[in-house]
Amino acid sequence: MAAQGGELAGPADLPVLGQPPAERADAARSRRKLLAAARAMIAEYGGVSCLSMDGLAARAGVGVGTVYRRFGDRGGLAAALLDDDEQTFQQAFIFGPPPLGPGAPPLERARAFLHGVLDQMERHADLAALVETRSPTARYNVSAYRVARMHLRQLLRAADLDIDPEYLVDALLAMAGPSLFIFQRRELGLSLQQIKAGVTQILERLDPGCPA
Amino acid sequence: MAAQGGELAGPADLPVLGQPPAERADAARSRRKLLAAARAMIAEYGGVSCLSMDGLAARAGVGVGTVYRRFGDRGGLAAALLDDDEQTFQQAFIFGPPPLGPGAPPLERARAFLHGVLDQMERHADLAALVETRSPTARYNVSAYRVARMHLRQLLRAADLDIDPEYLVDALLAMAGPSLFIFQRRELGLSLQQIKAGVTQILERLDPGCPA
DNA sequence: AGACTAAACGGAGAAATTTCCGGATGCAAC
DNA sequence: GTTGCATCCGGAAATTTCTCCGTTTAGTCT
Repeated sequence: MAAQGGELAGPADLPVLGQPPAERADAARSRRKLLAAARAMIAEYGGVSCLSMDGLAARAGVGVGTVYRRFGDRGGLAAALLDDDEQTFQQAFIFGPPPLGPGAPPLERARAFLHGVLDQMERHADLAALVETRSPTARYNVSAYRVARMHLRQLLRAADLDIDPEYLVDALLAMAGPSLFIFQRRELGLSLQQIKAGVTQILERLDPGCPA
Repeated sequence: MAAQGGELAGPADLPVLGQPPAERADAARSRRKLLAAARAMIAEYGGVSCLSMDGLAARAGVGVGTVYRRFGDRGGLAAALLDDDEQTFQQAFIFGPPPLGPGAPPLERARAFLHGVLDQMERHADLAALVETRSPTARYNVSAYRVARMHLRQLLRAADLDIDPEYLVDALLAMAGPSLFIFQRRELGLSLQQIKAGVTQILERLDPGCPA
């Protein structure tokens, strides 16, 4: 529900069985208007806290109901806004050059991946935090998290640690979660590098290949 | 601001310099009324989602303004409700018997401590999640987190791992955060034991003393 | 007791979120 | 083109969160 990725759908006249029947033209238009307006508002204000569903509707020139139909709620709006950048990142860790993409040893890729997630946070921590206001588990149900989870779990399996990847994957991603990131960055005063170094240290320690 | 721990203050006629000048009698009364009413509402409804500041005020027979004066916002109310149990837990890991209390080796205490945090989550995950609705970093500014953080960091220092305790402490606590816990428990279907086992595995792996 | 002061109280009301549904509109089938 | 229908739109209204400020009250000092 969070991200319907309208742009990626095939030609509208060739509906795929079992798929939602393609977005209607007027719906797509108001989606674009809304996302553009939202980005403009964030850019102008310089922050995410100015994003009210009310104000967004007014700014985009649509009714409030439309905003809610599109995004469900504030969290859904934030998730939709995040989608763009996420897709670039996803391309990078699936098809891009090593160490992020294929070619490097799994644990090295995992490290690069987590650093990548932290880079995402550096850019969009507030938006990511906004997603979590929907419900405690909203973060885990966004498609970006699902993809990230699957990818990292695969790497951990390949690394053949003696730790259950099924558990470890979420534990590692929790270290790169938005709220912790904001706390470390803005209240603890850590630099992005320091945070990355922390993750690296832990990851190295988990590798049975090089126990100090 | 979150937890003023009124019960613990000394005699009201002996104000301590530099401290907030002790809670007034009427304030204490309405605080008790509010906390009792809140607990009653949660118990009756069987969940935390029925807790509206409006409804609570009505139920406790005070004005809305009073609720906000006491707790600041929904998150503050949740933090206040959590305080009781936290204090029992704090007693246990500071003064209680090993392995939670003093006497066991530091890493063993750290493990017991994290298991204890998870036990807290098992009981109060929803309330803990509610705290986070205040702001992304609300969790980290609640006194319970501060105490937990200080304690665990001390243990990690004593354990003398080759990982910066300053970073590791928050990383470990992130694995026991409310939103991840709710996700693992209710959507992934993990048992409390499974989650504890995951934490144990990671902690063991971090110990340079016993590299597989 | 009487008066003074700082704190607490209450509830109206501003602001935001979210729901709801009658009406409009795109889209496909004929 | 027009018919049928699923979808979308709009904005009023219900709900909830939170603020503000005039009034009341507890605690203290004389």
